[in-house]
Amino acid sequence: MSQEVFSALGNQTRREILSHLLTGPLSVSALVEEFPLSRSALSEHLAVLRNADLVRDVPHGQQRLYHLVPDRLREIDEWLSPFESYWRDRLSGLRDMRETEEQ
Amino acid sequence: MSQEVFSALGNQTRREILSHLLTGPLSVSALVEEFPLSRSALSEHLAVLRNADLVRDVPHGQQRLYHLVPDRLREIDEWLSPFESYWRDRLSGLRDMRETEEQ
DNA sequence: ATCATATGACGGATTTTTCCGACATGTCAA
DNA sequence: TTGACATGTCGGAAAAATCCGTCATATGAT
Repeated sequence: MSQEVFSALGNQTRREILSHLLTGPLSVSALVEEFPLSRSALSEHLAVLRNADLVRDVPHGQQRLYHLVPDRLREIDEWLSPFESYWRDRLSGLRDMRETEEQ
Repeated sequence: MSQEVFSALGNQTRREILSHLLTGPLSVSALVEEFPLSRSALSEHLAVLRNADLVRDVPHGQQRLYHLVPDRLREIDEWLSPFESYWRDRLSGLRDMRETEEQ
């Protein structure tokens, strides 16, 4: 399900691509200048992100502008939420558990 | 920095391990029954999670109980936060942008 | 039509991940 | 001590990811 989203985010370069897109849509050639990578390598990273629907591209003249699809990252947030409850419960009640757990 | 956390979460089996640990600490032998994997494969997944400090293990008799280190997942949350702002801004103001972006 | 530019996709090499069986260590019980 | 059990680690095989150069396609300019 969200397997693709998580594994896409498992790569440093792809996370940086997403961060760059925070400032607005960017073309492939604009992005490639930010990385010590060939254009084809970057193009494949974009394909992974596209496949996970984390980005989409819009034709713009003879280039393609990539932009974020922010909703996808909500999946991460949703997966995270049971853990957030976990650590909230942890901090509120059971401080004495800690001393025994940390050696 | 949090590279290890993200790439640890890039694997389905490791995410499931974390989910199982939500119910409480578990031994390796208890965990291995939940997966179609050899014990050594699972042990290596646990090593990756341990290395990312997403879990810790406590000796308990002749077994080791693995438990979550919830704080680590906050790093994901923090990385996500600029994107949350992004999509919040998106939804609030610029609905007319949408029509041009989605083809 | 022709040429330059921007990009995606392919083929193949290298590296990394994932997995397993086997071995080593450490704990508990008899 | 000896034996059973739980676990970590190692060596190596198989699979997947990453990267590059090259080719194919599409758009825009001349």
